[in-house]
Amino acid sequence: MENTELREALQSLKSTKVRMTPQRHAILEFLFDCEQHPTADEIYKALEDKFPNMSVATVYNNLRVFKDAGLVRELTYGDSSSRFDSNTSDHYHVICDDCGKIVDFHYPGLDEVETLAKHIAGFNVRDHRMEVYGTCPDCQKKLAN
Amino acid sequence: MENTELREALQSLKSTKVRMTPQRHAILEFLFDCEQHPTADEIYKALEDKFPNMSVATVYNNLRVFKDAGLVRELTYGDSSSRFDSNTSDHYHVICDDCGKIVDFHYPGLDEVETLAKHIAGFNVRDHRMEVYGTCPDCQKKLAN
DNA sequence: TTCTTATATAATAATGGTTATAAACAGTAT
DNA sequence: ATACTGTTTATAACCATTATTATATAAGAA
Repeated sequence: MENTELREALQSLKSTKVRMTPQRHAILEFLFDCEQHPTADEIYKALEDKFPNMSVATVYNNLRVFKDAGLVRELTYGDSSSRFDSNTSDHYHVICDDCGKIVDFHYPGLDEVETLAKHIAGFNVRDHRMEVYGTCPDCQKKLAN
Repeated sequence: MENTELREALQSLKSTKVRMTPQRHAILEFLFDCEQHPTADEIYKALEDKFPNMSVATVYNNLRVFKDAGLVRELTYGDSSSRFDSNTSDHYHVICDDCGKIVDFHYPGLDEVETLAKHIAGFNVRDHRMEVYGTCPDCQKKLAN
């Protein structure tokens, strides 16, 4: 039930001074429904049937609101635009160099790395990010031809 | 002697069809000398005394050349511009959320993560990246006031 | 050295993601 | 109803990066 997570997200927004609007609801819903990690523009395009007048700025603004509220993570890559991930639980990404596909995978216990970083660099550690890069199965087949 | 690494880099470029130009030499030298991870613009500005006519495009073009040759890594973050790291040996970064400072730190053996990703997602794994986020000692002091 | 040619540079324009601005609008409290 | 605060829309601006093109130059051949 992904709706549970969505409900929790809506609930946690209510506790702040953030107002719930139809646009916000739709953006959040889309983020929690889709299993991918869409870009702001993909979200914008996906909702243009429902909200023909919605501005791109609204998408960006609200993604920032959600990010600040800790409901959404922003993933940034070199060339293209940011992607947004509604799954803020501990997980990592495997990314295809060729087609850009992103696959989630779970791995326990990189807390040790955080601890080490804290000791070595004296940082007050908040979070970490890890990504593995390579070629996805589909692209491996394509390249084999 | 960081010059050793620079010499190796120059040598490895010579083995390809990449020509050595004064601009390229200067950019490489700057990258290997400076202990930071400069942006393209910082490199551009740092070299404008030596090369008053150098174009920004030249910096970007050559950073890409070096990246393709495996001499330099591009680090991308959310808000600002890419940073470039001449140290391609296995190391990770601790980044301050507040001031953006980047500190290198070494940590062994995340090969296991690569292996797992390979098995779980069926990827042909090439590389990985990890970063720890938090507040640096200086900013901790500042915030304590 | 000089010639040749593929490659590099510089200057500039274009691209594209993201953000700022200002006016119109909506929800809530007084 | 009125005032207030926050939101959306539309549009313009911003800024990092890339494309374009004419000119210059590195590196090997003659």
